[in-house]
Amino acid sequence: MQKKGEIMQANVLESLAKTDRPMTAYDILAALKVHNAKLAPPTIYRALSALTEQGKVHRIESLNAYVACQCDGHEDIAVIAICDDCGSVDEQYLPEVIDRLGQASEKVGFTPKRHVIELHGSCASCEEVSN
Amino acid sequence: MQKKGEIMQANVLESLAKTDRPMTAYDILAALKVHNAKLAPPTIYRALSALTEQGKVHRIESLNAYVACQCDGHEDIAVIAICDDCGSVDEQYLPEVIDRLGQASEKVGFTPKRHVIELHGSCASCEEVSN
DNA sequence: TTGCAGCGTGTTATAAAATAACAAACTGAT
DNA sequence: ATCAGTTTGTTATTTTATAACACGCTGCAA
Repeated sequence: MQKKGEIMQANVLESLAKTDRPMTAYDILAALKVHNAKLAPPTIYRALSALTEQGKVHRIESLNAYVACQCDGHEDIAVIAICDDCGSVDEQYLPEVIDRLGQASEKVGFTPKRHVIELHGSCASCEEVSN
Repeated sequence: MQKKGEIMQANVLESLAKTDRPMTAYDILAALKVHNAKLAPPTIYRALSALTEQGKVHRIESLNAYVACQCDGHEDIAVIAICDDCGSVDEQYLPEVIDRLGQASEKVGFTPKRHVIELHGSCASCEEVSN
């Protein structure tokens, strides 16, 4: 049987996975409160940090929001592309970019441990519309 | 004579420039309140957005904090390296990295307009200490 | 089977970050 | 001198996140 903690994590992940739009912790809270009126913020944040550590969820720092990992969770560093028009989010994995960042860091003696790479702009379909 | 708005911006920038550590809006507020007890958050946030638009201040999304631009303000995209041990922040300008991100974006039809690139880790001196 | 350790959750409260909305004061131009 | 435009002040509120501790379940060991 599933452990209790994993149930909450599964519920949170399911909420996030229903959309490619980022959700804030409070969006998720509202969604899950429908089935559990007593749910409170710490529970959501606890599930989110566990999921983030597992690589199943990405936190988008520039939106204070979260998205499910499109690849079902892995260890690589994601480049996040956020469409500011429609709100959709896309992941890319660009090892050469990470390598270059690593090289440049090394030159100045910096040792990177966590990468936050978020691009804001327009996705293909929104850019099309505006032309 | 200076315009009024510019005075507030200069005060905020001066606070930030005194350190290479990031300051939150409320840190700046506290610092400036010493000389002006009535100062309130909106005034600080207004100055910060003006300074950010001018490129004189960078917002660090992953810390909800701000640093003065080390190069005294320009238009290029900064890569920010944050030492999680001592809190110091360093900027780098890496056009090849930005180019690569641009190329990869183009491939998926994404048009980037704002880049958030923040590396967390250890700076040279902190890394040394831990060895 | 009882008791207890460990863990996840519930609950309350609060902290921290940001903004909305409108009033008041200043600036510069006419 | 007045008025339009802009900056700042002020109050209140919203949004995001966490601290602190109580409660209750689960599984193991005595």
